Amino acid sequence: MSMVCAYPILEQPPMHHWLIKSEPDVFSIHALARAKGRTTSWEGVRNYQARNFLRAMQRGDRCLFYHSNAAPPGVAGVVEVVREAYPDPTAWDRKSPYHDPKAGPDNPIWSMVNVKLVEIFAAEIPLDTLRGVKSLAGMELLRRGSRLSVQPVTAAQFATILKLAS
DNA sequence: GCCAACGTTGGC
DNA sequence: GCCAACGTTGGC
Repeated sequence: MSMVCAYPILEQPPMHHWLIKSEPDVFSIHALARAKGRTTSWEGVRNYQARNFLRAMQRGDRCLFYHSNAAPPGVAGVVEVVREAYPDPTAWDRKSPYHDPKAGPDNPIWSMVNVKLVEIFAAEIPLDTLRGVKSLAGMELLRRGSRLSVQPVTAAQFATILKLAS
């Protein structure tokens, strides 16, 4: 007799999708592949809007890993949120490039999540390619002057980019 | 290296 | 609360 789940899981929180940027010279998706557990803390976000998006992330959410300041810039793969937002201790580390004199253990100000590698695309999808895809026209990434390093992506945009990568 | 666009700071 | 000055981001 096979076990049938009588109560299919219908109450999962809605899955959200995101895009997170990293300069590959600082931390690339390949560095993530070499990291312990293929997992890293996503420290160093120092913009309030980006921080608030970090805080909205839920375990299991998927993020596009974007290489900024690269030649060419583009989406390099996918990661998954494995730990939800918690204080970013680099903010009160005087030796950290992300040091913020206003922050301290009693006033963390900044948050980070942990992400785990899901997939490195066989070929990065260059920014230029994304600009040519009509259905992605509304992406925050493509907006003129956009600099947000953590940004939401719609499920449709996410699916479109996965398809481009396949 | 350039520079446009943006966010933050701080004088007023 | 305004806004000029400044520092940063990130494409090119």
